[in-house]
Amino acid sequence: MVISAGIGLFDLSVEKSIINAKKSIFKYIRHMLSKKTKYGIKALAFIAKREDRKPVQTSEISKSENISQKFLESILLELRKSGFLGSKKGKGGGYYLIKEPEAIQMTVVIRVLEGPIAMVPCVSLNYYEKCDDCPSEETCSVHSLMIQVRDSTLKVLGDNTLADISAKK
Amino acid sequence: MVISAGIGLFDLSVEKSIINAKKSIFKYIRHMLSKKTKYGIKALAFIAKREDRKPVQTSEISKSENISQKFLESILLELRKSGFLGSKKGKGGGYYLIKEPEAIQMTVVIRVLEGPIAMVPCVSLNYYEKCDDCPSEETCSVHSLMIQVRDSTLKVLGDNTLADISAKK
DNA sequence: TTATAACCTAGTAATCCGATAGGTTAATAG
DNA sequence: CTATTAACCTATCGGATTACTAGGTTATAA
Repeated sequence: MVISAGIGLFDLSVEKSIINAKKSIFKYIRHMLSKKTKYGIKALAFIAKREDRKPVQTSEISKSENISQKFLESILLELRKSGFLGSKKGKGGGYYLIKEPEAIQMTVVIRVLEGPIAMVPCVSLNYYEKCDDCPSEETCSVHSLMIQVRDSTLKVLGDNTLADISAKK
Repeated sequence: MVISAGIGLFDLSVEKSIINAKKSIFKYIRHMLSKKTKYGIKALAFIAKREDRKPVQTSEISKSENISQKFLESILLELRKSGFLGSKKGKGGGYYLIKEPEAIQMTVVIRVLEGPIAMVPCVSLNYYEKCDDCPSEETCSVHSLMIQVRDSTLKVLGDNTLADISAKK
């Protein structure tokens, strides 16, 4: 009866080889955090590291963190509009933090830059959307699993503030 | 000096309004779990719920779970090739589990269907890639945060097996 | 008045997702 | 032996997103 049984589930070396095959076939592996968000966090951390509250220029962050300046400009602009940063034009201008780094949770930063933290819309607190395919969320096998993932992720991101991740080393 | 101070960081109603604006502008919100993975998990759970080990047809799962049959076909095929399922052709054919549901961790399922669990390549255990922009991972502000997220997610997905998520209700 | 740096609008190549179309092969029932 | 069934295979596609780039305008300070 067993015609094509596939590969044994616990042969870890084979499992690894499947994963490696996937790696080589798809050049760009899909990851969850966009570069925009990554750059945004890095920029915020860079600004937070400054002892003085003097404005930091986009060009300085761009050079130091190896981020395309134009791209970074758009990100910092968004962070200003979202209430994380203040700005000043002209010479000596730049961006500066409005709030204390200790008061900025990473959940808030990521929600603004990236969007939802949940892996599926039906368990998202801020971006909730019903699944069209699911008749009921209670009987959905994916739902409760994704709630667990969401909560553990929220805990980590809520416990970490900008002060934590920009701690000087 | 403060010219454009943006919006207060702790005004939650305003924060919500930003999120809602984002919601309406982008019709399709990017979430982390693809439909392919979601459907794959649902299909595995559906098959696991069967008491007998008799093959389950794609068409039955497709109807019951509201999944496009052709799309589901390709997913089940991949699950067979990855060693989760066995298959049988012809009348009375279909897909069936090869291993006990208790022995199938969700980490393994998700890695095969979705790819990396980590949010950034530089903290991925199975799909590691160095960031081109980071000179050192130790001083990167994003790195340690993403390790924490990865580990908490791995814990949840490792603790849950197919048996757990397909428990009859 | 001139240099500076934020601000704004638009566009683009590459890529991925979620399917659909249309067939081939293998197993079973009659 | 034939018809039916259901897995298997290949190819293609529209729509959307990402990560930029181009080219300007506006406000500030020296």
